[in-house]
Amino acid sequence: MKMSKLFVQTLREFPSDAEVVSHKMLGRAGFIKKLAPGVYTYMPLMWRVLKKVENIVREEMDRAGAQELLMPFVQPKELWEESGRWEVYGKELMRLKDRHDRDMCLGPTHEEIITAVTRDVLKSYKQLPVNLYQIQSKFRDEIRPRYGLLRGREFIMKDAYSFDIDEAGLDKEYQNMAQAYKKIFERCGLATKMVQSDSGAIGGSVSHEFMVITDTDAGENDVFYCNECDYSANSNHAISKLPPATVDGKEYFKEKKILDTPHTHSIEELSEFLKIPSTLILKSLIYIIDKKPVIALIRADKTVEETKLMNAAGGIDIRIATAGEIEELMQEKGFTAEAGFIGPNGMNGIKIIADETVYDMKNFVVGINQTDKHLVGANLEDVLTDEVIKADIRLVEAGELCPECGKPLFVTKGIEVGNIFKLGTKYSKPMNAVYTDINGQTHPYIMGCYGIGISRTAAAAVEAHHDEHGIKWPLAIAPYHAVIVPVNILDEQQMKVAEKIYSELLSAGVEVVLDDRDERAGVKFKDADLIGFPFRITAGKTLSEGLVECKVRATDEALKLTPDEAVKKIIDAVKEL
RNA sequence: CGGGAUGUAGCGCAGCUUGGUAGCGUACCUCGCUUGGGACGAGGGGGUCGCAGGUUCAAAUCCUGUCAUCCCGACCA
Repeated sequence: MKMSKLFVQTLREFPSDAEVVSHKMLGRAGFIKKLAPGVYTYMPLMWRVLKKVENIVREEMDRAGAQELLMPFVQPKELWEESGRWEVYGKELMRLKDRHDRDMCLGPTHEEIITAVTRDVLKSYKQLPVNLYQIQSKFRDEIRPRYGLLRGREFIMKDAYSFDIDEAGLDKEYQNMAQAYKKIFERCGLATKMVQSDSGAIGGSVSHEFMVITDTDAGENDVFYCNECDYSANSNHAISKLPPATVDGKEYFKEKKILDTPHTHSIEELSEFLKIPSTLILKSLIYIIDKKPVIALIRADKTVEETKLMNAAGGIDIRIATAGEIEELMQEKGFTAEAGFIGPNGMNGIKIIADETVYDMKNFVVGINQTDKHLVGANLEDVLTDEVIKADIRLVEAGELCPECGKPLFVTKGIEVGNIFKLGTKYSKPMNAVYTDINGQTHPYIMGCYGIGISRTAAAAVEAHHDEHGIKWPLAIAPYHAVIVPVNILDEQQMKVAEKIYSELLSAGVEVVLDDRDERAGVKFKDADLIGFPFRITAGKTLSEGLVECKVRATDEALKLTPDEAVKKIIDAVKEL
């Protein structure tokens, strides 16, 4: 490819709306062009990168025994009603009507479709196991798309679905996929951590995420991990052992009584007013889960993890209650308390979920739904009834102890580039997708699903590999392997050498760009760095010694080589892929 | 959905307070000069100032509405 013909425009400045490195770099270097929030055109350079990521994914999936197919992007409502997700999925599901007023949606994921496809084909245990995958655009109408390709609304995803006759088969395939994923990300030049996670709206029991660890905002997930053993988990799923704490208030409270605690709206104010550690306060929070109020109880120095709470309540949507909703609920139950004085007592008919931390507490402080008052010296029997659900709904904090080995946990940010789920019969059962076993009995398939964000993986690679001058693409997914820069295109010798190297590389199958633009060297070097070609060969002043410069973008290493040596170096590097 | 901000040339921005012929940088075109880290000079093309109303002799500028985009928040009572 001649640079003069390459469809790309690099910018002198970063796009003003970009926040994170990958968005800034990909925008400035002309890889992507925004059409609408979270919707981008992949320009030729980007598309080359994406195709490379896709092909690595394809090769490893095929090698792992999966088969590629392609399912529709526009999907009918009926299938989503079968699985029950038409109601459940919420606004993230982009819905539309066709000309006959039929409800359709844009595919955010394909469990329904693949289940509908396989149930007509996979009838016998003899046909199982099967793993099917596709690579295509998905659409999820995110509340707030941002960070460029890291959280787009339209994005490219590889989604795979496995079908087995039993849990053992699923376990095996799950491991198989985990291995394939490890290989895929390694080949893409990305170091990933496989962490335990919540299975979210997709559903199912066990799941893991593949995280690219980053210390920037681009990592939207908190990952807790142990340095002593291999425990690691997304914050929405992490568990921990707690260090010892003061949880018995007998030194502070001789007896159970109601105390005036004026203006103690926050835990901080309350613990200061009573001169007690916050570990002696039982915090009561009101959430709205699937449109119904739920009370969450937790030791006040700890934070509720909403996903855990939602799961404990068996819900699929959660948010904290508004002041207005709290007031409404209080009125309904005959109280007048403001937020800050809420407690579980008298909340009949409301689902109450208590964190495990609550069960260790003695002689503690709790709200009793009266403004400016708290009950002190209280015990479990004063606040908990049989109805209360005990669950771990606590957000882990760094410094708490590893659930497996007891050593301190650390936290870091991660970009989720892949995930694997054990679905079990979550879709096969409601959608009546069954096979017949050796005894003639029918059973729902045991399913798994496995996703990789293709476009997000490419963006994550930029997050992981760049410097202040631009992108440092890993060779395996770079849009081109190399660029050749004749410093002055009017210099016949330089052009002759450059063109010779160009044609030799081309015929060896190297993807190479010849920067034949009538620009000064600085412009070409800046663009080469920005775009991130792994190798740059410069034909310039060193030609007087019969040498060219070969610069390695990843390391900034610059070698003076003969043209033949430079060609060989690049061909060898590409061969190793 | 709540809060804040911004919409002016492909990109980045000024002008708006105090209404009076739309500017700068970059990018693009032409010529000259230059050629190892985003040179320089001269000339040139490109904008219904987000959209719709209103006020006014006159609106990018003031008023009303609307649409869009970005950021923060959606949380620990």
